[in-house]
Amino acid sequence: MHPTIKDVAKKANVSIATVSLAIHGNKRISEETKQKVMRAIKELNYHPSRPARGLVSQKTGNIGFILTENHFLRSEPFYTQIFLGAELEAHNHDYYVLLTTIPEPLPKKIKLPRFVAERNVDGIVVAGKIPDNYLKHLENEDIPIVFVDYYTEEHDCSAVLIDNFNGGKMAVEHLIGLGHKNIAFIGGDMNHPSIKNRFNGYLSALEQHQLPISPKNYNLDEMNTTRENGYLAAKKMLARNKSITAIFACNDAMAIGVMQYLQEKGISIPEDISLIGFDDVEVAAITSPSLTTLAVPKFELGWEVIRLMDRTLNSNTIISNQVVVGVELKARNSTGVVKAC
Amino acid sequence: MHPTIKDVAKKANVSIATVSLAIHGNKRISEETKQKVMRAIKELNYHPSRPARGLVSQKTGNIGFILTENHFLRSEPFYTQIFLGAELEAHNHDYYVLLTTIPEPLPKKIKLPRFVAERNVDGIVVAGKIPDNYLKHLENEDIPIVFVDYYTEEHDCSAVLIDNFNGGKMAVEHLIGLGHKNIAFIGGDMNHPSIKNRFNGYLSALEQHQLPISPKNYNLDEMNTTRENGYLAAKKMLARNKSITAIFACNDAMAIGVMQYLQEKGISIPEDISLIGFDDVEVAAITSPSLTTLAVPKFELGWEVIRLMDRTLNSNTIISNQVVVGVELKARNSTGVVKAC
DNA sequence: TAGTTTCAGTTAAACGTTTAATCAAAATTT
DNA sequence: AAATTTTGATTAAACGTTTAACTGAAACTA
Repeated sequence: MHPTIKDVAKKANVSIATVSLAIHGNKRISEETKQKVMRAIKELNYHPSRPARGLVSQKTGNIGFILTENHFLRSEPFYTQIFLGAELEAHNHDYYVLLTTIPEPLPKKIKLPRFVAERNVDGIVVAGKIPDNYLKHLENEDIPIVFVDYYTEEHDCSAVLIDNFNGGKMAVEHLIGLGHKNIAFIGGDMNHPSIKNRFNGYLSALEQHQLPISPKNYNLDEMNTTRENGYLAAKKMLARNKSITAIFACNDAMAIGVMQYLQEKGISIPEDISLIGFDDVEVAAITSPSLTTLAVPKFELGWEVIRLMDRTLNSNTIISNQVVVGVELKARNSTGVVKAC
Repeated sequence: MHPTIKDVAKKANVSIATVSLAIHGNKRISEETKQKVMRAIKELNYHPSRPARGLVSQKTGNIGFILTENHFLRSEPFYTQIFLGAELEAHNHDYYVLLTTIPEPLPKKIKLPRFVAERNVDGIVVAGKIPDNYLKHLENEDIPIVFVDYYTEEHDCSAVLIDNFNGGKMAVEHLIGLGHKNIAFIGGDMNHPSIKNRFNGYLSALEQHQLPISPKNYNLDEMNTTRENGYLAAKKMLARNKSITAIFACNDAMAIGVMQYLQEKGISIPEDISLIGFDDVEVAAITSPSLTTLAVPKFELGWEVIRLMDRTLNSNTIISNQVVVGVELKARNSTGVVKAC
């Protein structure tokens, strides 16, 4: 079996307390005995047991990572990329990440994640939107929570967020730069803060360039920002508004739905209508035409959330920080200069 | 704070031992007190602490997952998919997965993974090929190891493996079915068991169909099975052998290198030469022409390795099982019927 | 009825650490 | 030289469980 602190103590001819103190560099231990202890540790290749240490320190060295089953399993690896980024950075901070998913549909009797119930994590990362009542349950446990790509206004809390507002603005400014004046927004699930902010960026860009803002130019009433709903929204939009030359879809999924509708109707992209998305999902590069979009650095979101968690856990005062991660315009073939008419 | 077993004991008016025994369904506890205890547990919402329980049971409920940094970070998510599959299945078995990567290049003084040193895992999953001397170190610790997509012949050990042999055979039989008789194999890193078995499948298929087997038709001497080496190998192969009508590359990376070389030389695929790969990496579907290949179920490998680990941990006798996961032919556009000549 | 079993629980030790409280010896101060 | 402080270590309690050993009462057995 592995050596324990007792073995080290015996070998070094000191008490186990001395070993522990020596390990932690306590200055009441003389340099001489410290060396003796260290030698014994080396020889036995001793390492303190994490579970034992955790028992007394009430720290596990683990961070829980929660996301919905849907977010975990969906083919587009958005949240799994964040998770992998988190894994990577956790390693640098000597944490381990324990993953759990929230089942969907949520059972009536909500169960806490096992790692919370069993006190097996020091803090929790919540990735993406999760059901409100689930979040309530979590917040009852007094354990630090840090969000990534989501946040609630109710409690002010630490979060790593995408710069959705500026991303939305950049998208629209890209289109304006290409000469477009009649720019539509296609969105949905508008109480999702990310979408809301992208929309606000859209409004802000238009306003700043003194372009007309009209409700005719945006469609916000889909429930989910899915491909199918993008298709439907495009249909509605074009039914009531013929003069559009560009569309900003609130994410790539909807953008691809829009693309599908336009192509079915024989409207060519970008000649007739330019199209821009948001997220830079994997397929965005291989649709035809390839989709111009705002790339979200998913790995980086994962790093940042672990760093923020680390700061949260190591500051005795409760901090509430927002870290905002920028996005990058990926100009591809779905956007072009406005057609002369 | 969270309630402990003491709180439950006090509330139920019994000793903490009784609480523990009641939880574990020990029959020395009467139905009546068991109910009393359970009621107290419900009311307090008590859950045993994993670290505390782990201390005495010497079980952590965690499984370590090891792969090289390169395998973790490479853009093609082969091993990360296996990892995610493992995460998913771990959840079903009430394990958590702790991840660590092996740095490359390996430092001269090899350090054990932290989760092994700290006795924070019950078993270890090794994913993909890892350095031999690193593996030696691991095997010194008496902790169960289960491999996935790799194994060593030296110690016989439990492993979840891809059916490389039959996959290789299927690849070649697919080509034979299309009328090809002069089929090349392009490989490398031949002491990697997976590659070796794919090659053996190739040989077996040729033999079974009484087609000539000639060393002129295979190139095995690249060090790594990379895209660049696929390119080089194709060059060498075609320099010495003009009569080939089909190529089986040992994996998609090499296949894509082969594709690049052929296209540069104006050899059209599949009209002049058919090409088949192995793995079904993500780009395989979007090369042009799209690449026919053998799809490896990566998620499934992850599930299986956790199941095998679970069996290993719960059997008191040391088991050594091989689980072989089948592959599926994905016929795309890089293979076609042999041209009439 | 005395002796033995069974029942239903309790006591206490153990798991491997950390750390507050304590202590003996040495060094310093009066 | 006695009293005090400092030094360098030890002892013991604590963290939250599990479980072997024990116990007292009730229920059998001879």
